[in-house]
Amino acid sequence: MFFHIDYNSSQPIYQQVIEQIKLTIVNGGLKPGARMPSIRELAKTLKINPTTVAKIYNELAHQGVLVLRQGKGAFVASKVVSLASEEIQRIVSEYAKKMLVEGLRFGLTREEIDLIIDAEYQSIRKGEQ
Amino acid sequence: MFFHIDYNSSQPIYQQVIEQIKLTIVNGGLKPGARMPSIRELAKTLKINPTTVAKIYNELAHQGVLVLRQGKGAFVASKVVSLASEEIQRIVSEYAKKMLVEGLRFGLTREEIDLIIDAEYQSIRKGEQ
DNA sequence: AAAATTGTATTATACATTATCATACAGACC
DNA sequence: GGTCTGTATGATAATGTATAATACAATTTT
Repeated sequence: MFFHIDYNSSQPIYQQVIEQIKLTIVNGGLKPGARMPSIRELAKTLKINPTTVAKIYNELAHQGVLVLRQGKGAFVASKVVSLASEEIQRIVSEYAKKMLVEGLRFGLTREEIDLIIDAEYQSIRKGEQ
Repeated sequence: MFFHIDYNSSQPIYQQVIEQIKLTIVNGGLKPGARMPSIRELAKTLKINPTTVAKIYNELAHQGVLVLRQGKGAFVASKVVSLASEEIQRIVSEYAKKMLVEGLRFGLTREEIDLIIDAEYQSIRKGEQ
């Protein structure tokens, strides 16, 4: 599979892969119901330990992104997680806050930040078929 | 000073405080040139180790947010850090990406995400005098 | 039925990160 | 000189991250 690990990153491997799997799902590269590579297979491909992949899959299952079936495999969840809208708002707000604080501290205007968000949005969507 | 530490958070103390200091600067609660509490003083207030506060101040100095003067104290940098706009864009994009992926995976539209950003933006700015 | 493949679980090990604690040094100011 | 600053170091402990070796349980394949 198509994930890339940066060993110089301050982010741990498992977080990098979690993000990339979520991104691939969101941009359409992985469809709901699609089968993921098995734990051992992905571990081999990424040259990391199966225990680490198991941790990744478990965390994603806990977040409702994947569904794990013993003996069968790991699959992209077929429906979107439903949380209380306040909870979703809280999660997204947290990320928005960090983004805004970084942007503003560099002297960017709200509009300039919006342009960056737009570009990133297009970049995510362009992977979509 | 006015920072709050959540010991249940998965984020380490020093990261929490770094974020809160940046936020306070961005929302006008700390003006450029303003004097920060001394390392030992802030450590006492927050009931954390002075070494940890030193780490926080050093990291913020490294990011150009604070200026440290031995014997004098720590001060909010008087001018905004100047980086190449591509570098700034890269940093903000990274945060935007995480925000967008989270929002989209919960089925939010671009517009709904924008509303959340707006609310967060107002919330940051409302602290400003 | 047997073999192979899947997720699940445990234990041991090693290393890095985070945070505390104690102590000392060096610059600035009264 | 005394007291406030930031700076630096070394020791210690707890936690997080990742690897490795096994084994078990459920499912699919042969």
